[in-house]
Amino acid sequence: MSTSDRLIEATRELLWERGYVGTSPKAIQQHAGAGQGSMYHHFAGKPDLALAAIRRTAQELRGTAGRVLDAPGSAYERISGYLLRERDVLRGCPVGRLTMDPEVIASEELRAPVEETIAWLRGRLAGIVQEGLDRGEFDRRLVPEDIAASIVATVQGGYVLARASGSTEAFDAAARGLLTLLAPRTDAT
Amino acid sequence: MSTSDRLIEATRELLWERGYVGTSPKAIQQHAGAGQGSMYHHFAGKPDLALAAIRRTAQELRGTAGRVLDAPGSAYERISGYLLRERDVLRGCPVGRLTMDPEVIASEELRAPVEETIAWLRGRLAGIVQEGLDRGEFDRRLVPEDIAASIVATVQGGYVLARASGSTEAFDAAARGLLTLLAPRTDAT
DNA sequence: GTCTATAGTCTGATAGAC
DNA sequence: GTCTATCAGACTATAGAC
Repeated sequence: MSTSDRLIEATRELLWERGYVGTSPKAIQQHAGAGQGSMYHHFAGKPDLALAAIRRTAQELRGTAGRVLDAPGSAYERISGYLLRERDVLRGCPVGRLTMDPEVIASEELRAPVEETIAWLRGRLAGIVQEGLDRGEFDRRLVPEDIAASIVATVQGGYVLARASGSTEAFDAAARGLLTLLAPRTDAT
Repeated sequence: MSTSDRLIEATRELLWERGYVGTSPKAIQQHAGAGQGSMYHHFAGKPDLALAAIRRTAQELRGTAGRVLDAPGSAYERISGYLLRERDVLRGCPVGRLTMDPEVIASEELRAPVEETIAWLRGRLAGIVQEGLDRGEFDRRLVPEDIAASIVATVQGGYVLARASGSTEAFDAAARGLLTLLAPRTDAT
């Protein structure tokens, strides 16, 4: 792995763990095993390096989520697969986490890949919900875009609950709750 | 307002805006209009001051949420009231936000009020869902604790979506989506 | 490409005068 | 109680040698 790659990977780790504000160039250099000069040779500074790291993380997330969402099965099964997929729950979402960083949100450039990733995810899920509606799988009243937002929010918020309690249990509970609400009706009351 | 109070209030604002890692004693002093000596006279240091600020914020949140949850009406109406209550959506949750702060999570003391507040909220909502079940308002299959986790997660995640897109629309979509799923059935398909 | 040197500013805190 | 002085170390970067 090249020095440039090691710097990006180290930045990805630190951004996930500590956010942009909490990540210093010095810490990045130490994690990457690179010197100061090396880092400033490859990147213009902390924002430039962070941008490269965020873009890579966003791309990776699209890949991972995309594979789960492209899986075969009913709409419910694919949503269930997304909600229940293996995650590093207590570490949170490496993309969503950045929305709580004031300097990421303040920067047009740094926020863009975050915004695009979340928008992409909402769009993909809305498409799946629509398919479910078309197949008569769901209650006709469901609005695909709204349900998609609820699904993504449940995941993002599940991380918050899990980290607050120090246990993954809360994430699982939130996912189960949403899936119960979404479950195809058997008309048994 | 006493100097001590002003220091706590300034810290609350900054913790909400920038998190613990992003908030420096100097910034707190400037916001509070207090000198260094003044701050260190009233508080042992940054962690001590942050603890006082977090406790006050947590208490306030319990008050605000409690009033909404105690409102009259059906279970669905009270949950709806909670989800749709006025919020400073783009600022996020002053308590939930702290879960993304590595130093808050690493500190037993700082995390405690965050954990307790979220746990309290989940408990209150679970109670309301249980009431709804008892009254036949909801599908019998709903598990109160799971639905409560989904509700809190939707709110916390709604903030993430809103901040990612720079608009409150996403929060509202997520809330609407969950309410549609939760809506008492009219048995119309 | 990588290294060391240097620099101005901020961080988080202590000491002691008023 | 509040203020100023002081401090060691970190932050973010630039300069220039190798």
